[in-house]
Amino acid sequence: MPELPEVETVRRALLKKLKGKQIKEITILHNNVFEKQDIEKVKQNIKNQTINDILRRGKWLEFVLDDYYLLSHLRMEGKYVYRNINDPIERHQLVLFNIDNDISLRYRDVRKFGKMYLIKKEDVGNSPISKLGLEPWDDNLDSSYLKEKYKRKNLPIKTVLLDQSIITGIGNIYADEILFLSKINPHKKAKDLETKELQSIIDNTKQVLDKAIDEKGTTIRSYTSEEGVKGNNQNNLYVHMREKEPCKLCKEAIVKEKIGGRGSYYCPNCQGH
DNA sequence: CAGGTCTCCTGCTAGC
DNA sequence: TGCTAGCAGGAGACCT
Repeated sequence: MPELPEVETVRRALLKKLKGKQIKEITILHNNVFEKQDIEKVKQNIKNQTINDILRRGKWLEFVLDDYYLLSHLRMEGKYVYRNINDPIERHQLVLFNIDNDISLRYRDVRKFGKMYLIKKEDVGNSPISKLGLEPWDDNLDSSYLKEKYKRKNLPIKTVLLDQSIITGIGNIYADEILFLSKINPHKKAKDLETKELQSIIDNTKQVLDKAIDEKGTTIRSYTSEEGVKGNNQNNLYVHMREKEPCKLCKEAIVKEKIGGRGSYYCPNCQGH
């Protein structure tokens, strides 16, 4: 499940291959990817647009075209692969991009959860990325920002860390890791966190995500940044997917519980009960 | 506004 | 061993 570090790794790989190239044509095999949009218009509007840059906002990829942004969210299983133009369409390939009449860039998504939006540059204020909160490295992300955002949040901090409108890019894996390093119990209500705990969350968010980017992402089930390329960060996980295994710091067994509907892992000793 | 529940989708797996 | 019901999960829609 791609979170910020995985999306960043994908972004860098795509940019290397596609920067400056032109989308000649798009084939949309599953309309739901472009939900709430006029498919015929998308096909027309994307024609002959150049990929000038590829940016990232939270877990969103942002292809900077001439007149449009193509926003792409991979959700659980989305990935991009390269084929030759006339290669047969394979199972789970939902969108095909003809790049320079040379490369067939294909969006593959087993669960069909991923979304794309082709939006005019001036309409970015009404797009999904306009609702995102701060990037983890944003100078405005400090304990007073979190205090303000959390003050009416009566939900477990585990749940609130996944709220993309506050800090963007954190998903289920890294939320567990951030709370472990911060020595905060995932059940603790966000509004009850003290200033130094908020600061710890900020510091550890940056540390965990930086490390994961260095490692080119965490491959647990299916994530690959490019076809056949796995990440290495799964070896650095302290708690996520380590149920009943000994805590790397205190040897206590790691616990798994459902919090806010998400599988959550923590050390009951290091992070309290 | 805050928060709970449902939905999407398919591969995987626990349990019989 | 083989089958199937149910789970997993990011984020938006909808409801209270």
